[in-house]
This record gives sequence, C-alpha cells and structure tokens, in this order.
Amino acid sequence: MSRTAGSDGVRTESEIRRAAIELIATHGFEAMTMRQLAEKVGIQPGSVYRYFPSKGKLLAQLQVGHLDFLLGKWAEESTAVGSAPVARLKAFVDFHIRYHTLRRQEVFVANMELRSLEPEDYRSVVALRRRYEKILQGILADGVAQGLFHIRPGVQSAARGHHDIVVTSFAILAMLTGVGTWFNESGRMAKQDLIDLYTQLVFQSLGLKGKTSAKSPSSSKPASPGARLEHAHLQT
Amino acid sequence: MSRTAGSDGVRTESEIRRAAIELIATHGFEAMTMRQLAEKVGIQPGSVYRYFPSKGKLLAQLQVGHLDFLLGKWAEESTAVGSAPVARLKAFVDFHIRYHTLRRQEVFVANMELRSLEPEDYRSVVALRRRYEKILQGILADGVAQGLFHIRPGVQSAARGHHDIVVTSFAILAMLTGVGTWFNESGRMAKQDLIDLYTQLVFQSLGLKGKTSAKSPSSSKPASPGARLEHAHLQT
Amino acid sequence: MSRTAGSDGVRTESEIRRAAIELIATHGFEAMTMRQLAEKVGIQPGSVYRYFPSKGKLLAQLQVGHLDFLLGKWAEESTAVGSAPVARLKAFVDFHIRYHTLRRQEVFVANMELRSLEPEDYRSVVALRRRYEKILQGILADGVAQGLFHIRPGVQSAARGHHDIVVTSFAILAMLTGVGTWFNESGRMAKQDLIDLYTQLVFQSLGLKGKTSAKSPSSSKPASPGARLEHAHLQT
Amino acid sequence: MSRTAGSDGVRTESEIRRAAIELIATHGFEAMTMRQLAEKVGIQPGSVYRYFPSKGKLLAQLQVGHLDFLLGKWAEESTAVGSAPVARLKAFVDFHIRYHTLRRQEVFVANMELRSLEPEDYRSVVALRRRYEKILQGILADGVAQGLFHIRPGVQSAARGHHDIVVTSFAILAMLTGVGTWFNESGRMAKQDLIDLYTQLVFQSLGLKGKTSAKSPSSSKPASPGARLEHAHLQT
DNA sequence: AATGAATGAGTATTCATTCAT
DNA sequence: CATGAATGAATACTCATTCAT
Repeated sequence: MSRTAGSDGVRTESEIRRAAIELIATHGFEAMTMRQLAEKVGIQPGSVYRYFPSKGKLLAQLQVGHLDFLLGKWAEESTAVGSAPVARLKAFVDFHIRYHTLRRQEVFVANMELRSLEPEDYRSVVALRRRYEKILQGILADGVAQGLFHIRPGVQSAARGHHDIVVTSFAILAMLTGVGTWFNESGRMAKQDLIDLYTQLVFQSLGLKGKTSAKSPSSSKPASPGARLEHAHLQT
Repeated sequence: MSRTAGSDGVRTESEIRRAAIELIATHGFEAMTMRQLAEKVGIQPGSVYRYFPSKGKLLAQLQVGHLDFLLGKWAEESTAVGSAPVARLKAFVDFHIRYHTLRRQEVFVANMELRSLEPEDYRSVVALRRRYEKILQGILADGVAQGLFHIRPGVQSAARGHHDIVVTSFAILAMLTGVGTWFNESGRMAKQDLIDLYTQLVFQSLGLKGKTSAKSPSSSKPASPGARLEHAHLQT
Repeated sequence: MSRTAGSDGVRTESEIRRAAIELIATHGFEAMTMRQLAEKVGIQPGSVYRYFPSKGKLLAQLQVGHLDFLLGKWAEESTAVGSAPVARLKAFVDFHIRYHTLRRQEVFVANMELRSLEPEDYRSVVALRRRYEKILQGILADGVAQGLFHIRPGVQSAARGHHDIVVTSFAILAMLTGVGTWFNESGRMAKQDLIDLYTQLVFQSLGLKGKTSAKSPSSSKPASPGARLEHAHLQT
Repeated sequence: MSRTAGSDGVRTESEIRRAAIELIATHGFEAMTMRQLAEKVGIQPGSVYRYFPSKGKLLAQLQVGHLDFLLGKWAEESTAVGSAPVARLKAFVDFHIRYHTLRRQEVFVANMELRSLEPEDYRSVVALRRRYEKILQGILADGVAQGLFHIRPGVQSAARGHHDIVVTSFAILAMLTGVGTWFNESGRMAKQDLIDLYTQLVFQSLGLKGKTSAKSPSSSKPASPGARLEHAHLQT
C-alpha cells in the first residue's frame, strides 16, 4: 500500500534507532534481525532501508551518535569545572558514571559491537573513542605534572611517563565503564553512593586522599548537569 | 567417505577447540560459522558434530573449560602464598594479569559471549565466574577486617560494608581484565612493568602504600608459577 | 532480489498447495523437499516460508483444507437426500467414491501422512476425520434401528451394538477409500460402474438386496452433484 | 575396537530386522535414521552395513520377508481346508485377520512403504503382493462360477466378470487389512468377535447367508493354525 | 564382527536486501 | 512513505555411507 495516515519520517527514524539499541543491547548485533527490528517499530522490514542503507550502517550511526552525544555533553558540563586537575577528575568520574548508568544500552552497543563495523566505520568510531580517552589522559597528565597524582614512583623518562598515563587511563576507564555490566537503576544501591565509591577508588588509586564526597564544591554541582542529562535525549 | 588415515579423535577435538577460540575471539560467536571452523581444522562441517552437539554447546564448553582451568590454576598457585591479605592480593593481581594477557582469547570468549548461551549453560558459567569473583572478595574482606584496606571511610552497617566490598571487587576485576583489550604481547611494554603498574593502581585504590614491587617476598615468587602458566596447556 | 513483475500472493499460495499435494502424494511427505516444491512452483525455497511457517504446518493445512472441503461438500449434497437410511447410505457411497477418485492425491495425503504431524495438528486432523466417520455411523445406526441393516445376528447389548456399528463403519470406509490406491480415471472401468459395484458390495454387506442401481430415484440424482464436484476447486 | 565378546552375527541381524520394523512402523521409513536403528540394536551405525547393503535394501528385505512368510503360512494352513469356496473364503478371512492383527507392524511396513523402494525391489514386492491377491481372486472366481457368490447381477461378458472379481478382491482386502489401523490387541474387543464380524460382512457382501460362525466345520479348525501363527517367528 | 572417525551431499530454515506497486 | 512479494546466498545441522583400524 502507500503511506500510513499520519506517519512521520522523522519519528519513524528515531523509533528505529531506539528499537535497534534495545535489540542490539539485548541480543547482540549479529543476532538482531531486521525483521525483529521492523516488527518492534511496527513497519515492514523493507521500510527500514528508507532510513538506513544497511544493517551495518545503522550500527555505525548508532555508535557515532552515542559518542558525539557523550563528547558534546562533556564539553558542555566541563566548562563549569575550571582547570584544577582534582576538580576535573572528580567531575569526569561523576559524569562518566552518571552517563554510563543512565544510557547503559547505548554504551553497551558502542563498546561491544566494534567488531561488526566495516573498516571505514570502525576507524571513525575508534577516533571518537580516542577523543574521549584523551580527555581523561589530559587530566591525568596535568595532575601528574603538578605533583598531585602519583601513578608510579621513580619513573624517569618522559616517554615512559606518558605511557603509564595512557595505561592508567585505560585502567580507570575499564573500571568505571564496567559499572554498566551489573548496576541496576532500580536496585538497592543509590546512584550517588555508587558515584562516591568509585570516586574514592579512583582518587585513592592515584594516591589522593579520599576526602571528596563530603563537602567539596563539586559534590553538589553535578546534581544539575546530572539532571540535565537525565532528561536529555539523543540528538539523533 | 571414511576415516582419514591417522586421524585421531582426541587431537581433532582439541583442534576444534583451539580454532573455535580463535574464530570467536576474532569475529564473535554469532559471526563465526561452522564452515569456517571446520575449514580451519581441516575437516568437514558435519564432523564437528561428532565432538560438540551444537554450536551453542561448543561455546559453553569453551567457557566452562576456561573457567575451570582458571580456578584450578589459582588453587594451585595460591597454596604457596599464605594467608596475609596484602600478599594474597598481590599474588592475585599478578596471577590475573599474567593469565589474562597470556590467554587473551579464551578470556575474551568467556567474558563477551555470555549472551549467546542457553539459559542452563548461562547459569553454569555464571556460577563459575562467581566463584572466581569470590576469591577476590574474600581477600578484600579479610584486608578490610584487619584494617589494612580502606574502601570507604565512615561506613557503619555490615551489610553496606559487604556491598562495598562486592562493588570494589567488580571495579578491580573490570580494571584488571580490561588489560586484555589493548595489551599486545609483542608490544613496547614489558609484562612485568604492566603487572607492577596495575599492582600499584590496585594497592593505592585500597589506600595501601605502593611499596610493593621492590622487596616484598611475593614479588619474586610469582616468577615461577608464572613460568608454569606460560607452558601449561588447557586440560581439555 | 525483489518482487517479480505481476506476482501475486494469493495465486502463489494456491500454487504451492497444488504442487505440494502432488509431490507429497508422489514421494511422501518426508521425501518431498522444499527445494523440489519451490522449483515446481517456480520460486525460491525461502519464498515458501512467506506462506507457510514450516513444512509441517504446510502439511497440516493441506490436510485440514481437504477435510473441511470434504465435510462441507457432504453437508451441501446431503441436504437433498432426505432421512431414509437406505437413500442416505446410497448417497454416501456415491459421494465418497466420486470424491475419492476425483481428489485422489488430497485423499492420499490426508490419509497417509498423519504420522508426520505435530501433536496439536494431529489432534485437529483426527477430530475432523472423526466427524466424517460419524456421518456414516449415524446412517448405519438409523438403518439398524429401523431393522433395515443387518450387521450381526443375535446381538443383545446396546454397547455391543454400538461397537459393531463403529467397526462396520471402519470396514466400509476402508473398503471404499481403498479405491483410490488402484483406480485410474483414464482406465478401462467407467466411474459409474465402479460406483455401482461398490454400492452393491456395501448394500449386500449390510444384508440389503442389491436392487439399487436400476431404478432408485437417487441413481440419477448424483449425476448433478457429481458434476458440481468435478468442477469445484479447493476453497483454500 | 574389535568384536564384542559373545556377539553373534545371526542374532544381530534379526535384532536389526526387529528394530527396523518397529522404527519404520512408528516413524516411517524416510524418518527412521540408521543412527536410531543402530542405537536401538546397541551397535554403531556403520555396523548395520555388515548385514544390509543399504537402507533401501533393508526395507526391501523386510517386505519380501513378510510377504514370503505370509504366503508360506497360507500355503500351510490352506491345505487342510479343502476346495469348497465357502470354506476357503471363511478360512482366508480368518487367516488374514489373525495375521494382520498379530503382525501389525510388519503389515504396516509392507503396505505403506512401497513408494520408498527402488524400481527393481518394487517389482519383486508387488509380484508377491499380487500372488496373495490372486489367492482371494481364485476363491471368488470359484464361488461365482459355482453360483455361490453374487457379485453383480446381470453381468454377461467374461472379461467384465473377471474385472468385477478383481475389484471385489481389492475391496475385500482393503476392508480386512484396514483392521490393522485401529485394532488394539489389548482393547475391549475380543479377536474372535472381530473375526466373526468381518466374516459376516464379507459373506453378506457376496450375498451369502451369514450362518458361518456357529457350527461350520471350519469355525473350530482355524484355532489350531491360529495358535501356530501366534508362536511362529519370522524366518529372517 | 564391530568400532570410531570422517565424508559429502543434503535438509529445513533464515536473513539482509531489493523493488514493482 | 510504505508495503508485499520475492530473492539468493547463507546457516546450523543431519544423514546414509565408507573404511582404516
């Protein structure tokens, strides 16, 4: 037949995205079928191709969309934080945990399904991921340079120092991101408790005293960017 | 036709395992085809079914095999360590990093492809994973009880204390396991450097002084179990 | 690729049915392959699944379709017959033979391939068959009650009388249905001769005089319902 | 490995036959697998080929074996019957029902799976079936010639008379053989009642009085060949 | 006499995708 | 904008059969 009364391309597209994220997060990209996806949206399989040229490109767009949004949000929130490494680190941990618990499924799709991308899309996505990693690496480098963070005692060469920072950033990101695999929004643990605990762990792992959650100015601040994040929508 | 001259069931089975781990780690479980697998082993697709009743059961057996081996190895190595929480933690980090860099592909398969398991197999695998997590949780609990590890200041209730220990174990395991996603055996970084850095991060994250790699008695010990691990084979 | 110019779902579905009946009647259900079927219809194997969810359900639908048609046709034809057991029996034999020689293949499929049905479909099909058997049993019961048919001399109990009627109905149906295994539309024997012979056999087997084919009013009647049947199509 | 201690080729072969008849009767020939068969016998699939060159030949041998046995048994039993058509018909019905209820599975295999035979085997099996049909046709022809059986009134030509006899034999055989599809050895109906009822039906269908079960000399005779049949074994 | 390993051709079914309507 | 019909290539899995041991 022809156009369903009242159908709307823009809405259909974002519904496809939403449905795809849910299905990929649940079953994996390879296991999700275009039929499943279409059915969930309430259209015919062939109609998905009006919006996305292939299953693979759909995945790439979801990942790029997620990473763009993540980077954009941080750019927004971080302007209010200033340049002090400790405060920036605190804000970063706070932001990362909030985002990765709130948008678990997008995160999951963007982290687990890199393998399924075609080479070109893979490069784009990895480049965006690297930009995000660089944010933390910049904070760590400043903190080390200012003698605030203690990554490894007695390191001499600059190259080795840089390398340790990169590895440490990977370690911290893995730790923080891992929260998405078990945290349950409706479970026993309050999200602020979670953030406090991870902040403590990250701070201590860098040799900082953990007196962070009580009265630091950043402990109240995140409430508002957090709230903003809660109600934000992917800019798809 | 018939049996190939000199063919041997035991060898074929372990070659299927080896090939499957490689293919699943590279392409993902869903994306690996039985044809690919058979071709890699040098047999016909149907012949795989002499050894594994289905693709799903093959995956389950690989995961169970890996986890059994991991748990068995730790049981072996940990006997020499004693009961001091600090020494046990150090040995655990050392063991985990060594194992997870050495058997990256098994680890990958066992961590990423839980989704593809049938419910019953999923339960078995998760139970084994939980046993491994409990090892670290036991070490953390002892260290906290003895006032050696500082997870979060000012915690009162026992339940909450336990919960913090569980979350901390997840955080540390995520951090340590993440090494497998980027570490390259033949890259610039020496494995011992890697172990030292992660040991430092873990120790500091628990509020311990990082003076661990220099003269602790356990710092030389792991060399030999490590060597054992290097040459061990999966007991499949 | 895509839709073939001028393709039509309704026509395709009935062509699949037609082809399937022929193939199953010729080779048996298990021996028929979906490739064969598709090739006969002129489509790809996968396209069959747009119309039938599985090979087994296709079989079930063919059987149910046949039995529905059979029951519907009898309901139609029998209204003109009246209530006299002898006339009804004569009409039934006439109808059964005509139908079972005309639609030999449908009959074959519906009688021989019950084994291949899934339990639920089996129950549906058997229920329909039973309804057909009940038609004959009703005629026999009436005829016996009116002292017209002589199934077994000296029977006393009502239960045993009923049982004898059921067994007799099975015997008569087996006899009549068997005609499909050897009768050849284009062979030497005229179909009316066939009907006369079987009518004689059935009537005599019930102890009736065989003066049936000569001048009974129903002997000319069947010509027209028979003609109707010849040109009817399955209502699929 | 080699020969299992105490294994015995002759026994293995007859166990394969037995198991095959059961499986084919239950699932159909195409649906029975050589693995199923082997497992039921307790050997490996390949070992079946020591005894039967192929699945198709196994079927052919089962059918030929059954028909040889059937014909042999009748040859044996019928010698005691004499030449009177009525007595011979009575003995035939008795024999056929007894055999077809006792060896339901063999009968089923031999009647339903002709389609699966290769052309040469098909011809052999059909030739044996025809010999069995000829027995009944001979009895009918004699009875008609002696004016005892009334198949159709007013038939003139010899060819047509012969044809009616053939068709009548098919009708009677279909009726008698059909008993195997529903009769249950352990059900409510006694086998002798069954035989009486069918004898009545057949006799009446040929225009004979049904006074057969009471005191005819052949009514007691079959008891002993029947008993012999009960304990006989297939000559495999 | 029988096994254990393997084959090769096949099976039903699925899936991303295409395109006339 | 969307559908309904179809494709073609692939997928996991099965099966009768073979034959070195």
